[in-house]
Amino acid sequence: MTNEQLKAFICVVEQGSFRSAATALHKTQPSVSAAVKSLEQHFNLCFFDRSHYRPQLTDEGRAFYAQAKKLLQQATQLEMYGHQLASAVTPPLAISLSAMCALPAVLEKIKHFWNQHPQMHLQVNTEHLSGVLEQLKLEKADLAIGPLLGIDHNFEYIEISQIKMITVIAPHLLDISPGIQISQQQLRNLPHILISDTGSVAPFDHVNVLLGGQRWYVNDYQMKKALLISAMGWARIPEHIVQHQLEDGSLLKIDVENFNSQSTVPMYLIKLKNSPSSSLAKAFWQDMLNYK
Amino acid sequence: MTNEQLKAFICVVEQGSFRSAATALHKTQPSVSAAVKSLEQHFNLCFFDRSHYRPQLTDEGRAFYAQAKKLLQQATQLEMYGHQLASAVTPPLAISLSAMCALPAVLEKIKHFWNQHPQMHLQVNTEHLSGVLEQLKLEKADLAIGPLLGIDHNFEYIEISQIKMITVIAPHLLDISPGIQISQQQLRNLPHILISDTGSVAPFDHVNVLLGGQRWYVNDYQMKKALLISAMGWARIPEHIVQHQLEDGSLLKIDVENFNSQSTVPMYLIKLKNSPSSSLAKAFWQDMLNYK
DNA sequence: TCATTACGAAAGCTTAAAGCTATCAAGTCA
DNA sequence: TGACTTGATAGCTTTAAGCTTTCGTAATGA
Repeated sequence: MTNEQLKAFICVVEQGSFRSAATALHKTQPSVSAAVKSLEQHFNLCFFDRSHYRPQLTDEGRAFYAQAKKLLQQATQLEMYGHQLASAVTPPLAISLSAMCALPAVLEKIKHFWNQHPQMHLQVNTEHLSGVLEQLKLEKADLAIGPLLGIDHNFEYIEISQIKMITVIAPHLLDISPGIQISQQQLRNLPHILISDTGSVAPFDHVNVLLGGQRWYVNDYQMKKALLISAMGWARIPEHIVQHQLEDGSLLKIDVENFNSQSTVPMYLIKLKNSPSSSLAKAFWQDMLNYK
Repeated sequence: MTNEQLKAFICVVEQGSFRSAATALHKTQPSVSAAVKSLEQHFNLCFFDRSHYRPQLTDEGRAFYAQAKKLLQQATQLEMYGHQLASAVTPPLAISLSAMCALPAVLEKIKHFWNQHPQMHLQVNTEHLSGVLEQLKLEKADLAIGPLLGIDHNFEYIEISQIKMITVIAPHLLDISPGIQISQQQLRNLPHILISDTGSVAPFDHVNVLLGGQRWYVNDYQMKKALLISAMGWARIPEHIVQHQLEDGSLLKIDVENFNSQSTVPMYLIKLKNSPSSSLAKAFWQDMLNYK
């Protein structure tokens, strides 16, 4: 079973005929036929019902196709990755950053490391909630920076910073006296603006939310902030993002009953325990230990 | 880039030398050398530092190895899958079953379908929480049966049954008058016995739990039941599993304040929306629609 | 209905590359 | 130092992947 054979098989499935698959692959029809046939013989299976004019996928063929397609996608990804490794002088340091942490205190540490490794290729991917650690588990990132959300025994971490989360709202949306707690009831009719989880499998859609109540989802903190300023709802947000708005009065800090309205969340540098790190990743880890 | 070349590269990394890799692969040393070299030339990269006696992985080599290894693992899985397809007469119907649903009412429906397709190969995988849908997303299962936990717009579902969840405890653990609500405080000192999520990425570790309080994790409902009967804690559990124990008095149904102590959870047959189903999966779906 | 077009299988040939043997220089270790 | 191991190289053999051509058959269309 070679990837070329799989490619031929997949192309026939998607094109619907051997001939068009051949032209798509810049090959001739007999070689495509041979490739598929050798696959079929290898497994002693029949992927197509050839009794009709056009080949028709059998159940086995359909089942095999779904898996083969995924394998080939991964193969092309590896191909790209290899070329990317070659174009960069040294393999990049891939960091999965919780969007929450995109603040000076954290970026300063990355900059500090960069100063010591000026030739380094940095690749920062911002993710939300479970997406942060998912990048680590999928080995798409060497290190992650974020809160300990969804952590388990496979991870190792060190605290590197703290972030103050507060709950805010546009001041004219509610009749508020400063310093007075807001009841959940008062917020029920206003949308709670949440960040969509970028994790693919089991998103954390229920941390720090109120039961009942309308929920709106956005993709990043900029959009969250924009909706808040436009008085479309209320939300928890890192304080540093809305600092200006708090000062000029366009947003107001509130305290909601039975809700984690304000908290200081520690941020961690996280890595997989049993994964061999690149020398850059090791150096970054060490640097964070010392810098602290 | 062929899988054979990757296999050679990976084997050299793991064996630590070209020669031992060659014997492991039942090839000669020059052909392994050639395979690795052609990989390196393909990407214009250097995977090994050959200036020493033993080849030493470069940073690029290490980075590439991690990804290549995963690709090959998937390739061998596809290989196995193909042979499995061949050994079974027809591709199996793979169902991801929430362990919660392993009860007569649900199994009866599967049996009903089996009676109509006596030659069918069934492959049932019981999972917990996010693991149920993860199997669907990874295309390891054609259909899933479980509650709507972690559902999103990519899924399609039909209700097929209902399950009564209750909260129970060994009677002598608490001083209880029947019919009286238990305060959370009374349970704080007793472990809450939970099922571990089988999902790999972002487990649902916080549905129907009390804040604070000790938590124990088990892998299946049999173990949960065993711990309950041994008076090691309290838990939510499907009623049908502990029916006997409720009758003979070895377990007692309780009602906890501000906790979802008792509820009827609907169970659904779930599939991915945009995934081409096998004819068996389609038939099962139709059967469930009609049977209902 | 019959010519036209499109499709897939089979046979025979060409060629690229995957693999082997043999050999050599360099490194390791007693 | 000498026995041994390791990886690279050269030259040869063999495998299989690909091409061209041909043929029978199914769909299309005037």
